[in-house]
Parts: sequence; structure tokens; C-alpha cells
Amino acid sequence: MSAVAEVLPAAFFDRPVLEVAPDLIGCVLRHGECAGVIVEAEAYHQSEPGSHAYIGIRPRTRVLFGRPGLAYVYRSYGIHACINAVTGPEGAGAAVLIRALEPVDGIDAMRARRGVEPVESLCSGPGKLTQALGIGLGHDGVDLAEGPITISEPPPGWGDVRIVAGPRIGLTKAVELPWRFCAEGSRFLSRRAG
DNA sequence: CATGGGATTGACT
DNA sequence: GTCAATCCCATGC
Repeated sequence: MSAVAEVLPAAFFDRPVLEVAPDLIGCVLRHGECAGVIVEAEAYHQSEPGSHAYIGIRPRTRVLFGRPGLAYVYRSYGIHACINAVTGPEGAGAAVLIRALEPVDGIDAMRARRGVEPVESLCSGPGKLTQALGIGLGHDGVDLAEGPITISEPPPGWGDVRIVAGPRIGLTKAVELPWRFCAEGSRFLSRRAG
């Protein structure tokens, strides 16, 4: 076993989104010196109206229909950036929204970017974690297997985290689907699991 | 070309 | 609990 966890290959993402989303809980999202363990993620798919892919291929959604393992970054409410990992098969229009991290590396840099002190507030939301890690719209379409943004396999102790599923946050359509996955008992969620 | 809404957050009552 | 900020882009005329 190596001291540095392996970066997930594109093949990891080339599976149905409902398999990939819970598997990402416990994995490490990294950009430069900043990194955190994924404790909350949501699945989205072209077949349901909650997804941006529901409208079909547009300039905005082009990356969603691209290769599994790409990062889909979009602007939310005109203010925030949110990051997704595109899943397979290619053309499915499916992705996993990364909603919250437990910070592990570069915490002072995160504090500087966020302008807040409590570690529980640095990455506890999809717009917060992109700000903390310095991820922006310019990263739309980057390959997560090549960087500069990567996702790595779970660190020791995170491989067997218990996962709780519940309804997704903030939607006005398809609100009933239990496609939100959280690490049980985490203090770093955007909202309490349920 | 004009309009409306959004996978959110932070400030305020 | 409520609500404004702010901007890309999809939609409709």
C-alpha cells in the first residue's frame, strides 16, 4: 500500500450514477494544496426533471453529456460555482454533485478564501467547497483523472463509512427521489442527513 | 430582444 | 423563520 492514495481513474466514473454517487462518499477531492473527504453527494440523471441534463444538450450542459470522469462546473443563482463528476456511460447526461467535504489539507488556505474560521463552515455546501478549494467556472470540462482537480480513493478509516440516503436539497422538481447520499453522523454536511 | 428562473448563501426579523 | 444578491442561459415573442 502506498502512502499516497490512488487517483480514481476514468473507469471508476464509467458506471451508473446511482452506483458512483454513494461510492464517492469517503473519497478525497483535491485541488492544489487543498483537499477534503467527500461527506455529501447527490445523483442527477437526464431522465428526471431535477437534472440540468433534462433539457438536452445545450451549451451549458455540453460537458454533462461528455466522457465519464469530467468535471461539470456551473454557476448557481448567479453567484456560486458548483462541481459535479460526470458518470457513465458517455452520453447518459448523468453526474454526481459534490455537496460537502470534511477538510483535511490546506485548511488555512480555505479559511483565507472563505473568510470564515470554523472548520465546519469551510466546505459544508456545494458553493462553499468550490470557493474554499479555489474551483471556478474555468474548470468546467477538466478531466478528473488528470487534474488539476482530482478525486482519490478513501483514506484509512473512510473505506467503510456508513451511508445515509435521503431526498435532494434545493430542488423544485423531482423532489421525492432519495438520491442524496451522506456520511452518517458527519458534522460537515450542508444539512443534517434525513 | 426581453424576461424568468435557478442543484445557494448569508444577513436579517 | 424570510429574503435579496447576481448572472448565465433557455425560452418566447
